[in-house]
Amino acid sequence: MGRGKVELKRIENKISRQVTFSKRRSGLLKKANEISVLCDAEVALIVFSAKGKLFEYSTDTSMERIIEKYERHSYAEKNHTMNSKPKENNLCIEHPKLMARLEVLQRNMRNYEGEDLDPLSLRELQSLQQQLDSALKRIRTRKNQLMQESISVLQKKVKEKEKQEEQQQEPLLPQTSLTFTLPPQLLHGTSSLTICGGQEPTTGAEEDGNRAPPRDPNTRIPPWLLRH
Amino acid sequence: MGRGKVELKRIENKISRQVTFSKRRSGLLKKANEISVLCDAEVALIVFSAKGKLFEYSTDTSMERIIEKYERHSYAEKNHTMNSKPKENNLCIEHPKLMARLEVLQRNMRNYEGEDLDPLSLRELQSLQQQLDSALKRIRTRKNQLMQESISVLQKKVKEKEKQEEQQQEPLLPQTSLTFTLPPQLLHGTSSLTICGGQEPTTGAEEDGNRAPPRDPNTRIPPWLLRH
DNA sequence: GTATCTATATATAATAT
DNA sequence: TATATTATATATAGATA
Repeated sequence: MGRGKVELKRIENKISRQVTFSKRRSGLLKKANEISVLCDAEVALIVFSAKGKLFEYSTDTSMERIIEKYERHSYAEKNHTMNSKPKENNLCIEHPKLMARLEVLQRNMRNYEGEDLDPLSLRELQSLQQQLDSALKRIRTRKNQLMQESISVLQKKVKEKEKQEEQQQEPLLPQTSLTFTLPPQLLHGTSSLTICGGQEPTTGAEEDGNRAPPRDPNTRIPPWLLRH
Repeated sequence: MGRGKVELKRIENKISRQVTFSKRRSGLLKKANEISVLCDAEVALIVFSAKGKLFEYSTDTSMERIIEKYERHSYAEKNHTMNSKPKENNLCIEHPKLMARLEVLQRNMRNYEGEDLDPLSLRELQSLQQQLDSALKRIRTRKNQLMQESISVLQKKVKEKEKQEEQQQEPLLPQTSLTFTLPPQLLHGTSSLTICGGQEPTTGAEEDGNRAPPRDPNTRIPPWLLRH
């Protein structure tokens, strides 16, 4: 990327190392900003020179917010691997730092709850919305999963019951058995626990998706299903 | 740096935004590594995609170390500004209690991001979903508000321009004035910054809402609007 | 340390697979 | 989506001020 090719190893000449650092640093910051703007990404970049001088870039000037988000992510991943000693390392975070972190978290949390939105820029609102959209998607997926599991269990129970009755009473009219087919709507998530046609609410947020009445009262989820 | 030049603004096309993100992300990570090796610098790079996926690079795989160093630096700077009363109100929450609160908050936050949902019951999922739905609603409302404000400002500017032109040139054909009526779609929130017909995405989470092209290129939000 | 000037090396946009 | 191709746009090494 210049007159000569450079090996990927520490530049020995002190001068040219410094010069290269200066040039590449600004290039890196520029590219960090570009990907952030072009692709709607959140970027945090921290660079310490060999002598310890700090340079940084962060989307929307919210370095703390991004770092906090990062820590939550990596924290969760680590917990997957080793949840034996959940204290130890963070035990000794100094009190003021802890407080600061807590405050950032609380502020974020408020935003996730749709509160205190006034100081946010359009960009930040946009990002927040996308996050919530994808979170909601995952939540609906998980809900479906749980419901399907419950349904399977119930189906089994019904079949057992059926068998018992077949054995106790004399077999009669097997066609009118208790077996029931699940309506396909039951297998799709809805914005509310009331199943109403298997469609997500058109607007996703305008209201609750309850506007359309259930097509068939029999497709309501029975109360015992709600207890998980 | 490719077949065409690109403006430094959000790429509206969803596909090419994703592709560009993927390419530039790897480019950025590569360069972060290069400056780190060539110039003996410590680098920490955190990138969250628009959908919240995490990518990271850090010198010597010690992200935490670098972040800590960063916090010490910026902390020192902050102390310069206001070192008068760094305690006062919550001085006396005991450390362990603070930690506990932090952990609870973090766990909640994860749920709000659609992660770690497995231990939640159907009821809890339902509640979570309702919370997010209403948060999203408020976020969209706030976004609309911001956009409308910007639009008002713009309308004013256009009118002023118009007046100036009327004064400078002789009045001619007032019917073809620059006044424009805002399409009703502009007044509803969309899932993306591109205004595209005023419809929320059908599922509220599937993707970006960019699938439908803008009905009229003139309804695109101008770049200066994005800067808030 | 910074800034400017090339010649090259790289990155990547547009495109197709 | 992931990768491959290719024409261009950028970044930057090396030199100099």
